[in-house]
Amino acid sequence: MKEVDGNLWHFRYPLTNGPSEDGISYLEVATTRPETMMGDVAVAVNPSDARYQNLIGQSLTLPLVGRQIPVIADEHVDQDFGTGCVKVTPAHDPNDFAIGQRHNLPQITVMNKNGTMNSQAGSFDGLDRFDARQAVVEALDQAGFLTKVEPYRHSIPFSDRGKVPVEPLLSTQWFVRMESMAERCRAHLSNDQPNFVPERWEKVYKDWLTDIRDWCVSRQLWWGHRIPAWFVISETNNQVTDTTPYIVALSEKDALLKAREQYGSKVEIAQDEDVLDTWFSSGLWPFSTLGWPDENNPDFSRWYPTNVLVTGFDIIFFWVARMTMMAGAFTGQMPFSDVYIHGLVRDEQNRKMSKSAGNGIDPLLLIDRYGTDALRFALVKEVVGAGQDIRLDYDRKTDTSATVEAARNFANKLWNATRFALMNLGNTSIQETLESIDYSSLELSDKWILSRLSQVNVDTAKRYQGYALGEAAKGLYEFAWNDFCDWYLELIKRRLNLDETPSERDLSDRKNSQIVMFKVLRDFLVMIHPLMPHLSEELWHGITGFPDDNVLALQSWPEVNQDFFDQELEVSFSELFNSIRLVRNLRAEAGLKPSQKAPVRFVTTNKALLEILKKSIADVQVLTRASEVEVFLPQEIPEVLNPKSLAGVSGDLEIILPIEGLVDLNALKNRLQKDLSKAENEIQILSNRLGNESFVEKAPDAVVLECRAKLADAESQATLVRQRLFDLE
RNA sequence: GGGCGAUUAGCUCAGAGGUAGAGCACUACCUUGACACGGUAGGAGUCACUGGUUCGAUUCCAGUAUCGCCCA
Repeated sequence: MKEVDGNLWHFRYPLTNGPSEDGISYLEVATTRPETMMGDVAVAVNPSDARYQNLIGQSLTLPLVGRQIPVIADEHVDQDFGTGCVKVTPAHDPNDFAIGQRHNLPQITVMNKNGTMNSQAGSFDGLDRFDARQAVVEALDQAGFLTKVEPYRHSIPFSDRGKVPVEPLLSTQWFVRMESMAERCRAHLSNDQPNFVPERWEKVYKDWLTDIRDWCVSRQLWWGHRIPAWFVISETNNQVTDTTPYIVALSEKDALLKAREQYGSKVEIAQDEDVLDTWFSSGLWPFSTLGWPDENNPDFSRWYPTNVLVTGFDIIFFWVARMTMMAGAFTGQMPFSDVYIHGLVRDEQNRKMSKSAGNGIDPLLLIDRYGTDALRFALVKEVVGAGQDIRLDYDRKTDTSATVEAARNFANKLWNATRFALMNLGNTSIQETLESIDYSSLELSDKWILSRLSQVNVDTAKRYQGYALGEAAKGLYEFAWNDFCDWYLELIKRRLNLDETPSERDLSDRKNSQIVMFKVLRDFLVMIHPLMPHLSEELWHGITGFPDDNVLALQSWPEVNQDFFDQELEVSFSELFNSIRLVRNLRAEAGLKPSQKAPVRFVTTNKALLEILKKSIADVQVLTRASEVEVFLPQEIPEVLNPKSLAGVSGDLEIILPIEGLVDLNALKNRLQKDLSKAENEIQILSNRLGNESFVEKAPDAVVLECRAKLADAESQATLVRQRLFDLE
């Protein structure tokens, strides 16, 4: 379709029997294509249009042609458009064709296939359609039938290739009757076959099947499957006409045999020139690729019906429905159990990429710059739920994409993490990683990462199965970068780098960390393999040392050891990490250089936190660059705290860095003041909520309890901070 | 005209009935023995608008606006 500037020409069509009772002697019609008027067979008005009630059924005389045409009433006429009278040309307009069908009107073709007028056009015979338009307007004008010309902008069908307006023309086409096939699909759909992901697309599919129309499968192209119909042309003077009988058969030979049976031994036959619509052949794809119609073909028996079709929403009825209808008709089954509708990748301005708009983003440019796995991972990570479109950010001047770059950085991170592992694995073998983990001898951090690994394993498997690909990608990304690289690898560096005379215990502890690191990395690579196939394959071979013919792609999903789950430990570790962050934050605010060591003291009444801190002193020392780490219950603090120490409070955890002289007291006060107002603000909000009787009454107990616990935390924090501030004065 | 989707940090987008999250970008510090395609810390949002349901709405419901897509 294309918008063009045209005209709307208004003509008078006179009543054959002279003026009506109310003095009307003609009807006025408007058209953008005057040259079609020679094909007019009626004028239609809306049945409820008061202006023309008396005229329905009357006869008009078609100007220039002289044909008598009726005034008919049709619901589809818009009485507010133009004069409310529509000239009806069934042979040259799809809407008029439909009106013609409803009213049983003749179809008069006034053009040839080359766009010139034919003999039905009378004196305009032989004129090009656009010249005829001018000539018809002039003739009507001279005869006094033209009443008005107004400029009119409208959209008309345009040929993509020929760049000219497309002319609707009657022709004989082959159709496939759809109702029974659609009915079968609707029946399967009521049993959720196929199952659409996301579910909302089922409606699009169902609506199409419900309001089904017969399918025109004729295409006037020189390539494709020829329609298997042969005309018996010897019956009609060796020409194909509307009355030529035809034979449908599998081959020309069969057709000829059949024709001879019916029409005698001297028949001449000719195959229809048209080819089948490509979607007709595509509809056969799910089973024709598996050996059908030989249903004993091993591929067919093994793989049909298939499990999932992955496709875009824009071809749900072009293709998906065609496949289900064909499969239903030919195999009696739906061809796949699930239909996963993915989103479209849009360009940086959220436009659908298309050849005609020329706004495609060349994946090869991105692959050259960032790598195949980076592009693949970037796209999958952007997938939200299912079927949401993805906007790929892209700078056309530099051929760069921040999203794909971030994925490339992740790939680089994995590469380097694996490099680190390879440098530190010693002689650890895959047998050890999979079989010889002595869980009881592991450190807490080992147990923590194994618990995280198990959780990620379960989550990722579930997400893959539910087509939640984006979530799977994000979960794996966070696990690898945050849990494994940022925390676990940092935690085990201390255990991997032993001094010159390590003890037995040190050595076996190092072995444990190597085994756990190997196990986690190996399982992770298996899990991310579908999303980063090349990189994971390479890294997996690197750490396992397996030969090239043993591929990661064929490994089974890593097993989950139920003993590894430890929810309490995960909670403890997140508190531990928060404590470490708080120390780092204090150090940063005090302006301590990373190289400057400082003692750290933790004081808390939180038993679990106290426990984990005590057990992790060596780790905390490394991660906070502490000269020494001590952990106390409040009553255990050995001496009075130097008020000029650096101190911070979070919940009921107090962190003290006794480093007199190095600290800006004003900065410290400001910080504490900020903490205090934050805590007070929280106390305000929480006590307001708890003061609301209906909240306490109606909210779930767990929520109320949580609220009280938070309030208690905030209050103890406020108390501690006030004390600190008091000490400073 | 009918249907569907979107509106949350500067950008691209998650999220869940109980005090807002990520990546990129930004600020400061750090060339520390895997990684500067990096590390640590930090700043940043009236969750489009208006009503309703609820003890409580950014989240659920209805409507409005804007943008986009499909079908006629």
